[in-house]
Amino acid sequence: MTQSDFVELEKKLRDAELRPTKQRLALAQLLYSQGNRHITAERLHSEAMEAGVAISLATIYNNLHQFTTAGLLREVVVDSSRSYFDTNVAPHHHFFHEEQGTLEDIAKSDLTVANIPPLPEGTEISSVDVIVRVNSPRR
Amino acid sequence: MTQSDFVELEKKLRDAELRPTKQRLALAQLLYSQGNRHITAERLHSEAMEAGVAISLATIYNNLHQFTTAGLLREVVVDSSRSYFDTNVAPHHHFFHEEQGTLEDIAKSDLTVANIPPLPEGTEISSVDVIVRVNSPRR
DNA sequence: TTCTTCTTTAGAAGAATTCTAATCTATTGA
DNA sequence: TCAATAGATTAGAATTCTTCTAAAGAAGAA
Ligand SMILES: [Mn+2]
Ligand SMILES: [Mn+2]
Ligand SMILES: [Zn+2]
Ligand SMILES: [Zn+2]
Repeated sequence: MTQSDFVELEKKLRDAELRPTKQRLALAQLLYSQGNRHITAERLHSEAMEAGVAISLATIYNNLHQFTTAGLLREVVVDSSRSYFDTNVAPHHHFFHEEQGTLEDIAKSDLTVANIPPLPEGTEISSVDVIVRVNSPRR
Repeated sequence: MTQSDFVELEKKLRDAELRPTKQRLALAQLLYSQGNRHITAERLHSEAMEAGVAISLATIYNNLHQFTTAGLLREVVVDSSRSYFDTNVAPHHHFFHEEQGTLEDIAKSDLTVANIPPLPEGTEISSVDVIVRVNSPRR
């Protein structure tokens, strides 16, 4: 991590009113210095271990939620058995590889959702999530 | 339950090669004799209890999965903390009321999904799921 | 019937996530 | 610079949802 990366990540945390602790900076680096990512808590924990940063799983969860609340992450619900966190917080959609359990972005502008019927009385849209589930056919 | 309902549900189970046991018939009745439903395991268990049918939770889960495998139900993933099962197995989409945790169908023909980008190499579509998350704004 | 296969079940086990409460660290401001 | 304070981290326990185990029961075949 270069000095300027560090400063940038630190600013990102401060702007979100999160103290730039050693653990948060390590997580921010894993999350934000290699393009958009879709990651589970367990996986992020493993990566932190591999990177030589000891962080408890509780801290991983605490921070994933705090980052999400701060708008630095969003949660993508695709699998009922585990949570995925997405570093791309702009509205967009996903391909989900059912066998591998991996996500791939679909830009909002690349896919059209039209003719949403009238919303249930008294409600407003929070988000529109499209998941295109794909698999590799055994041929 | 009338005699003809019973016969109909029994046929539904037999056609799926599932023995029409007391428990399965009770579940089938709860699931299929009141229009399309979206229900969790716990809720179905409660309803069975209320209806005076003693069924273990293991049996509820066993059957929800067997029904799903047989194409009598489908699972809808909207909430990472619990699984919803849908009696409407035709392709369609959903409104999800975030506060109440309830689902409402959107007919496939009512909503347009277009311009899905080229699929990742070597994959084919398994399903396209649209979830319109709504909430009741505090005003 | 009788045999076989499937089903149900209580309770244990598993997996993901959250909680508790003690310890530690970053920030603040005298 | 250095308390004082608010916030953060952590180990391990607890919780919740779900699955597994293995024994007992019920359904279908002949
Ligand atoms: Mn869970
Ligand atoms: Mn499941
Ligand atoms: Zn994404
Ligand atoms: Zn539905």
